[in-house]
Amino acid sequence: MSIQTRRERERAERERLIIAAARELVEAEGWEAVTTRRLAERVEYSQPVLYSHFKGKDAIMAAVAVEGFADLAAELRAARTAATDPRQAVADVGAAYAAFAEQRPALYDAMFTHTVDLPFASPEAPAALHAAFGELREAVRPLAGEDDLGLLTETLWGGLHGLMTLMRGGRLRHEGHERRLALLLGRFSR
Amino acid sequence: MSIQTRRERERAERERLIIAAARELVEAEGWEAVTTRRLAERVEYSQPVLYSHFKGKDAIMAAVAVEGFADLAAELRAARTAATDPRQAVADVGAAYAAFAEQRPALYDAMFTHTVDLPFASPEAPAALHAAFGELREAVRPLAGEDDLGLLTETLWGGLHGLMTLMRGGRLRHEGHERRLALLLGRFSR
DNA sequence: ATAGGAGTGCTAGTAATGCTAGAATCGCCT
DNA sequence: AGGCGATTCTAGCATTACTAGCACTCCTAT
Repeated sequence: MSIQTRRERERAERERLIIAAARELVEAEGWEAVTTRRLAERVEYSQPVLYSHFKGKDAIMAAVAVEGFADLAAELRAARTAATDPRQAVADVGAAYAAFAEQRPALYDAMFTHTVDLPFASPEAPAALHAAFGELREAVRPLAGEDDLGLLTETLWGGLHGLMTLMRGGRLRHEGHERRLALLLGRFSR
Repeated sequence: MSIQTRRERERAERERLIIAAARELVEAEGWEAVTTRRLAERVEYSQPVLYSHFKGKDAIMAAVAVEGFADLAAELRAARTAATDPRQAVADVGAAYAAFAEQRPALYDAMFTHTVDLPFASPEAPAALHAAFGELREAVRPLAGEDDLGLLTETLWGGLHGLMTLMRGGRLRHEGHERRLALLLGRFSR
């Protein structure tokens, strides 16, 4: 019994090690650098071990993404609770979201761009995801007026996401980024 | 001389054939189905022929994307010129953009998501791209007020792009799509 | 007409990918 | 100590984008 639990503990630890290694690798060099071979080498196990923990590469990306959601939720929360008035809160949370996307592009892609086998728009979605969305929603709430809060939050989210991904993909110049952000947030603050 | 021109003509025709085949394939089965082998088989040439026309797969995607921009520009133009008042024009152009993204998802991805070796946010960008953006800009112009027209257009574009990509990636439910679109366009119509 | 030659396209192969079957090894219990 | 089960590794598969170098074709010049 005790041996069993020890093994489970070691196994869980190794799983965390794999996720951590994947995250380090991807944040340093992007997703195309995260191959099963390189990842296996990093954790000092052979490739098949990865498949005893995860169904495939997509599942590893999903696990990394979930960690990302937790980080994002924390950063959004910090921005929201630090703000004094509602308008400032939306602006700060929006800016925090943008900063996250800019500073952790590969992580952001796993969370919001890549097709990854995670439930998203449903109650089964990871708690961290709901937490992150919740932060955005609470920031929007005071300014929603008679609009549906959930839909309005999703719309703002879409705006932020679009601006960041277009910029990262080279479709928008970095120049003007702050002003676009201000325009978007301004439209959601009256 | 005449032989030379005939060869050039044949060559250009074959290039168009490759692009058309790539587009058919991708619209039917998505980008992961567009492999150099399958594409070569479709055009009834060997793989190396593809590389005598294009630097690599990315360049083929770029060529397909350029065709997509032309299509998008045409559809946006039709929506804009059919509308009677400015508010309706923005709403219709926005809806046309969303419809394009929804009906040609793979094409849309090549244009706006995949990293592809094309100049985007610069004068060297393909004319079709400028045309498409121009349609959006002309729709926004009457409602820009004292905001910078270019930046405001980019911001609306970001909003549309974000909503569509989040929905396509499973991050947003299809349910509520129309209302989110209305919320976004509403915020840009006053 | 025919030999030569330029250029065009194909065959065959490389390195790398995600993933897996089956062998080998390790560690626990009797 | 011996043997059994679970665990991990070696080796390989099929597929990817891309390329080197041969072979053929078709035009040109004698």
